[in-house]
Amino acid sequence: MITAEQRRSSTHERFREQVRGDVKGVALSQLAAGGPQSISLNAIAKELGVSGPALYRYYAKRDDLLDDIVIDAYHDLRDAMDQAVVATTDLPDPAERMRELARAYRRWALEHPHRYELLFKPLFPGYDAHGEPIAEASAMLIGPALGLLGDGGTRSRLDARPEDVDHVVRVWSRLHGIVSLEIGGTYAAMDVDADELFATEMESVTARLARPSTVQQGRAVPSGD
Amino acid sequence: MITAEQRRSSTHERFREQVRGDVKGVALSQLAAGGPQSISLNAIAKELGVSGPALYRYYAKRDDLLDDIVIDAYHDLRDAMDQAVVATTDLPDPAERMRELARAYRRWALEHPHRYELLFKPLFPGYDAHGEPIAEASAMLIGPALGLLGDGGTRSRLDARPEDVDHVVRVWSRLHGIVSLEIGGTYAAMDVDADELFATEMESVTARLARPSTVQQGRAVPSGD
DNA sequence: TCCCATAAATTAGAAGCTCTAACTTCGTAG
DNA sequence: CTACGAAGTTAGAGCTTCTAATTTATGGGA
Repeated sequence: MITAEQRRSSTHERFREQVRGDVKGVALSQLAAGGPQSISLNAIAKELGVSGPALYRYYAKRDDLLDDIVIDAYHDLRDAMDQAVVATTDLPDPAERMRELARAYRRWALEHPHRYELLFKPLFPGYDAHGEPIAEASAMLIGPALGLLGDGGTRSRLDARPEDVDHVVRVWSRLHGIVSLEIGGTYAAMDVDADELFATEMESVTARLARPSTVQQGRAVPSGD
Repeated sequence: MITAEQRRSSTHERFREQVRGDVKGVALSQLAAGGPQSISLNAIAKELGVSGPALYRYYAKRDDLLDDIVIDAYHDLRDAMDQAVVATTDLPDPAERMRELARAYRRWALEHPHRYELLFKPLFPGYDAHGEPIAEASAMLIGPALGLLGDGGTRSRLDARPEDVDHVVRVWSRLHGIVSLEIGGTYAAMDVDADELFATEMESVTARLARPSTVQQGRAVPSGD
């Protein structure tokens, strides 16, 4: 008899996790090749050498696999942002740190365009319905930026200052608009220099970030940009 | 024998166009109900009382129907923007006209969220490949804004000033970022006032639009925001 | 070592989809 | 009135997701 206690974190569960990883690996290559439409459990099974419904032991529905891929993408982007945060701890200028964070965000999106687009899709069917996962995902993405604005750790990101949240959301909106159009090929089609547009826009949106030495706690100036 | 000459704009062709309209109507309701995934030629046929492959006389592939829907959406959004342009001819302030244009854009997107998202999708499979349709669509969407900045008709939108194109693309990027996140439910999930955020952002991005009386030809100041 | 419960994988198959092919129906031009 | 061409029909191939029943493999307890 194998108890649930033993199943968790045993070789069994590790094996299952490994299979799920393989499935997601093939799914990601399908995603990159032909978009989310072309992710097929059947084709993945054939690719992995197993046959058909075997994968339904690991994902009850195809959408569960897609959800897993979306969650992974969120964590991956978040990791890239966290790395940018720790890599810039020496920089004294919070505006420059914010810009570096934005660059990391854009870099990840351009490296994984299909996954980035997937991040803003799954709300399709009932786009006004499920607010909790969206709130969770949003909090995840603005977390690093809030950490940059906050007073260095004493304040949790969950109860950030409303003006900081507002400011970060504005930065994010602008960032997302640029990255989204860039991935879509709009800039390329119009001969717009995406690098330059991104640089000047991010300069503008972070310009008035007060330096910690000038203003207490390094908080942002709430109004304007 | 029916010549191609006669087929065009005869009752035949008009009937075909009417059927295509019915098909698209059902497709749009399916789109609103369950996203583009759930648009099915089979189900549409059943809904229209005809059976199965009959619709393949009107759309060779399912993707052709989707393309048609995307094109319609582009024209529809463009129409909404054009209406905003003509409705504000009396306003002397180009900044306020631009803001009204942005409001029309946002209004359309919020009224047709699924169609708006569809506008930025179809580039998925080979997102670096087909640049012509993207260029065409982009030119279509920034046309009204370029008309607002241009010297009142003597200059065609096709050879607009590079600084005007740059400025409009920046406005569009910001607009799209906000609208896209709003449709995705991000603002709602984070208790951010979308109306206010949109208003202040559009104020900021159009603030430095020179008035025609102050600067010749009402051109925009290229730098800054 | 043997047994047997449990997990994993298999095949069969239902229901749905896109899309092709062949056949029938019907309106209309000549 | 004929006969051509367009529109719609059924049949069916091939793909998909996902369920059900069955077999195979594995590993802990006696």
